Amino acid sequence: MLDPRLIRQDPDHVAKQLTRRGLAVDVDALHQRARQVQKLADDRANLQAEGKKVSRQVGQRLRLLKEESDKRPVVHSDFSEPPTDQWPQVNMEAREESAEFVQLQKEAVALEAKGKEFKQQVTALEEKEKALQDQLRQELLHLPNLPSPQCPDGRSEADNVERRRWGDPKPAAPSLEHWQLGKTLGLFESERSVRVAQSRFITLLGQGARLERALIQFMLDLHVSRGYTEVLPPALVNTASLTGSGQLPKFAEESFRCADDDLWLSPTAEVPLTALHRDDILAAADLPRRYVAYSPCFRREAGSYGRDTRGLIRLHQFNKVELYWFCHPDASEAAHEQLTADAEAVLQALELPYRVVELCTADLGFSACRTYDLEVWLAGAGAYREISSCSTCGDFQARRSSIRMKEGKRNRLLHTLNGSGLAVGRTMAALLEWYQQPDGSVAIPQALQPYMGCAVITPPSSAPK
RNA sequence: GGAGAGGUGGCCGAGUGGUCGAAGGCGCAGCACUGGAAAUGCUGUAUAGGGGCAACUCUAUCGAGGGUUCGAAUCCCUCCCUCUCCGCCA
Repeated sequence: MLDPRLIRQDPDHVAKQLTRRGLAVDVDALHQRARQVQKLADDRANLQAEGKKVSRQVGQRLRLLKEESDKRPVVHSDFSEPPTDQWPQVNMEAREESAEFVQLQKEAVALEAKGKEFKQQVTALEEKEKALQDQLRQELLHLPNLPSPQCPDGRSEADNVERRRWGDPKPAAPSLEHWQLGKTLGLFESERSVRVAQSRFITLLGQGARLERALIQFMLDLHVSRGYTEVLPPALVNTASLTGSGQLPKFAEESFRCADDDLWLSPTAEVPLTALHRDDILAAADLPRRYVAYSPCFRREAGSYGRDTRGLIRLHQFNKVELYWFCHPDASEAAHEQLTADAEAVLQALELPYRVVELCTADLGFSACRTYDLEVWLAGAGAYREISSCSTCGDFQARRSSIRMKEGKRNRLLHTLNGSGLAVGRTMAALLEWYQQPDGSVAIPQALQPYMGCAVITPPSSAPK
């Protein structure tokens, strides 16, 4: 979420930055509304201060009345009703005993009436304020993050900028695609998975299932050895968590929702990891906090009909190992480079060629202010394909989720960063295509062999029984 | 799922209608004492928003949301969560 104060104080900057993203937003209306909300809040607070004084005066009068009545002896019984049923502690029988008593009584009644007036005025203002405040908040929740100054300008993904390459991309010798290899090697079941669930779901079998598990464990071990704390988060998350990381309210149609509960299938571990520290105030000495989480991810992939229908590239459910940083605002730029390097380390260890592409303003995700995509070389398809997206979100998610750090006496929103390290299914696809051999088998890169328990995957027919 | 108990500041824990944002303790920070430390004493120690150069000040917040009242941590309603017992279950 953008800072309401920024919108109040520098609407031109906000408008300019949103324009870089290719968005036409009526920032002026937002600006007006934000100022109006503030004005209402100020007026209301002043009125409340007055009302509070009156209430205290009522209390004071009642206390005096009680003291006065306690002093007086009861001279006669008078069963007339007290002015309000709030006064039972006052001995009404004594009220005719003194002029001060009568005077105090009058004052108390008058003050009560005055307080009632304040209350009505405050209530009226509060209603207006709340309505406007809610409206403003909803509008802000729909606005994406502002791009970083370093983020290259662009009008479409064609304007993304390649930053560097690693390895030597070359077509595979037999240039089968991973889904063909998967079929001949018996690694997964596409057609039968439709029976089980739907299209875009996959069932891994035998060596395929083993390879997926090996990759997950390999990635986790690698990142833990580089200083990350391993997390296994819930796969279901609530609405507040999805709102906190930016998936809601705008992208509801992208997630699977549970009908009977306030729960959704998490589209990425970024969601539960952000939510892990929602409303927390972390000690500066604890930063950066770096987490690595394996989680299954669920996405509806709405609007992608017909694209990537075969194999492991685009599924409703896939596995991902996610990297996540909570860090000091001044350190987030360096953190972004480090996080990206950590994701790259997986591809380097597996010796898979890739390139790093920086997304332009038009292609930036909702919560991000700057993003590097890692694109792995798919040797069978002969193309680079996104396998990781490493983003810095500035304080955007921290503000939505209220995650702060202590800086001296003050609290300050911290910065969050996330990146895949890596998408496991796509890693398997790249690996199968890159390491396929003329005899139909697939070699296992050295780093993975201890996890896989073998050096090569062979077709079932030629495998020893 | 059924029955009961309970949610107060970093933690423990008082507080059942009137200067209560909240006693006391612990913890933490600063100062004093000390050769240094322990112990001790003093002072300070929530969050958000607004105003002020600042000292400071105003408003809101005692699980959340409503209600009663001039005034609610305290009374009423709804919801959420935690704990104990029973049932079920991996």
